Parts: sequence; C-alpha cells; structure tokens
Amino acid sequence: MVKISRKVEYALMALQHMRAQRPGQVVSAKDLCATYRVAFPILSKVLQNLAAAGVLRSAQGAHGGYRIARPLAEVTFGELSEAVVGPLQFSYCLHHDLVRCQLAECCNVISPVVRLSNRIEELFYSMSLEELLHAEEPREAAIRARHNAAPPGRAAARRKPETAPAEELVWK
Amino acid sequence: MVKISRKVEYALMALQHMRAQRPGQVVSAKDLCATYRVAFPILSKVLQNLAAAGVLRSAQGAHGGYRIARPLAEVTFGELSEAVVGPLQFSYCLHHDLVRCQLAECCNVISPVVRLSNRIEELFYSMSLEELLHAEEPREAAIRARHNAAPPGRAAARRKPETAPAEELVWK
DNA sequence: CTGAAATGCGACCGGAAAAGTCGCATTTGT
DNA sequence: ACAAATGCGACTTTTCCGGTCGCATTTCAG
Repeated sequence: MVKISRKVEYALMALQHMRAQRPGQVVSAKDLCATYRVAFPILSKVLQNLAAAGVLRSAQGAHGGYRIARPLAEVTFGELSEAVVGPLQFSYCLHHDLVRCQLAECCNVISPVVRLSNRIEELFYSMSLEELLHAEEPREAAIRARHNAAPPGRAAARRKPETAPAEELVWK
Repeated sequence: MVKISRKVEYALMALQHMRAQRPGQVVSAKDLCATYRVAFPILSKVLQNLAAAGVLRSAQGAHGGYRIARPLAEVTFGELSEAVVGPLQFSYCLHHDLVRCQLAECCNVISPVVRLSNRIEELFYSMSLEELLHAEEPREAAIRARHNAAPPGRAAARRKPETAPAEELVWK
C-alpha cells in the first residue's frame, strides 16, 4: 500500500504552524511538540532534516528555533518528502541500475514501472507546499471550532460519545 | 517512503503477459510462476484478487487458468492497486472518519493531507493499465534481447545457469 | 468414477523498515 | 557560568508486508 510517512505529516504540521508566524519569528521544537503532541526527538529530527534541506533555517542556542527559510511556494512536496524520508524510490526494481534486480532476466514490466514511478514523481514535484497548506477548509475549521469553542469537559463528551473517554486521546 | 507494493508489480507482470496471449487463451498461475520466477502462493493470491475484482476471469479445474476479463483500457491502476493490496489509504489520519485520529484535537494538517491523498488517488485512477503496459521501450527490449539471443544449444544453460549466481537468483 | 490439475482461501511466520527512544555534544543568549 | 536550544548517532520497539503452509473445491480426461 502506498502510504504517506508519518514524518511527512509532522513536517507538514510544523510548516503549517510556521506559516502563521510573523516573519522572522522562530519557533522551537519544544513548543511545537507541546502544541501538537508529538514526541520531541522525532519531531526534532524532522525539523533538522528540513533545515538541512534548506526549507527551514535553524538558530541554535537559547531562544533559538526554526523559521521558514524560503517561500513555500517555491518548495515542492517532493522536496519535503525527500528531505524527511530519503530519496523517492517507488519500486524495488529501480535502483537506478537494473543490475541488482533479481527479476531482471525475466522481467516484463520495467517500462511500466518506470512510467508509473515517473508519474508519481512528477506529481510530487508539481505540488508546492503553499498550494498544499494554503487554507483550512470547512471540515477542519469545524473540528478546530469544536475543540476551542466549547466548555472543556462537555463538548468533548458530546462530540465523541461515550466510547472514547478523553484520556484515550492523550498522546501515549 | 512511498513505495509500490511488490504484489502490484506481480499483478502488472501477469497482465503484461496475458496481454500478449491470443484472445480466450488461459494462462495458469503455475506457468506464470515458472516464466517469471515468482513464488506460486503469492502470485496465486494476486491473481485471485484480480479475478475477484473482475479484472481477470478464472477457470477452475484441469487446464484452467486466468485470462483478461475486460479491456485493460477500461481498468485503472487505482483499481488494480486496490484489488491487490486493499483500499488506498495514504494517511494514518484518514480512516474515513476522523474519530480515530489521536491528533484530531490539535491537528492542523487535515485539509492538506486530504488534498494530497486526493491528488494521488486521482493520479492512480487516471492511469489505465493499457496506457501503462502498452509497449516495451528500448531499455527493456535490450534486456530481453540479451537474454534471448544466446545460441539454442547453450540457451538452456543460459536460461537456467547452474553457476553459483543461479542459486542466488532463486527466489528465496 | 476416479484421479490429476488447477483455483480458492484462511492462518501463520519471519524479517525489514518505520517509528520512537536515549544520550550526549555543541552552540548561544542572558 | 548556566540554561536553553539545536545537532547527531546509536539503539530498541513495533508494525506490516512478503512469503509459506495446508487443505478444500472445482473441473477435465480417460
């Protein structure tokens, strides 16, 4: 199954958050973790990856943190993905040389697989992060509203009927 | 990392093979395994999945096998993928209801993730198998040629070289 | 009618990759 | 000097996919 890595989701969360900051304002990994309930070391590594890729700029030391290094309209999802989870590698066949493929001598799908990989890669590199993150849509806004608007205990209970006590939502 | 399942590759191999058969000609799983060096049970299951999805038609009993059930131009890669590896589910967030997502209450990327998933899904359902498999390209043709070109007498030896590498090529 | 050859199907196993953890070094502002 | 932050590498845990096994069912052929 083709699945988006959780690290990529964390990266998107971080960028979505930073997009809303004043320009030049840095955000620490610690703050992000507190806000979005993600384990520190893993988010930290994701941010470091993004910094290494030039998507974020880091500031070390006290009151350090991260900020967006270049306009998100200029950064593609493909870049983000490669920065965070390594090179795109859609198939077992394509390690850029065919030599290693065990099936090479009787393989009849090299071309189709290459075509497929190219199509996905094109898609990934055609989507800018700006395009992806540009605005909340109703569905999400509703969730946020539910979360923020109602008196703490009750709304949760209402929305999420007896089945899931609030405790179970806590990040393990 | 976003990776195409090996089962999907097997499915493509099988369909590529059947595309070249005379209409109405059935191919047994056993034959396919022998030709492409894939373990029988796994390929068998892939073929069954394709049959259940109406892409292939199966014939049970002696001299049974599979054949293509409807024109590959009418079957999309998305269909194939879902038939073989289950429903497309690109993210951990989207189990069709948001209830189960632990991050829901502080998640700020639901919309982007939905957008992303939709884009990939659109791509998958926009590619027909005919389009993917339509023809061999030079690179692949070269490999096939190299493989087939050996003189007849030696061909058998070439085909199944008893040299050490042979063992290493055997599907573990 | 019986056996062989094929699909159909469900349960199980092992290994690799992803996710997460730990610990410590380095940088920098107060 | 100290505290707060990033930087980084090694380790552990967990999840899931590819692969295996075994047996039931169907169907053709002689």
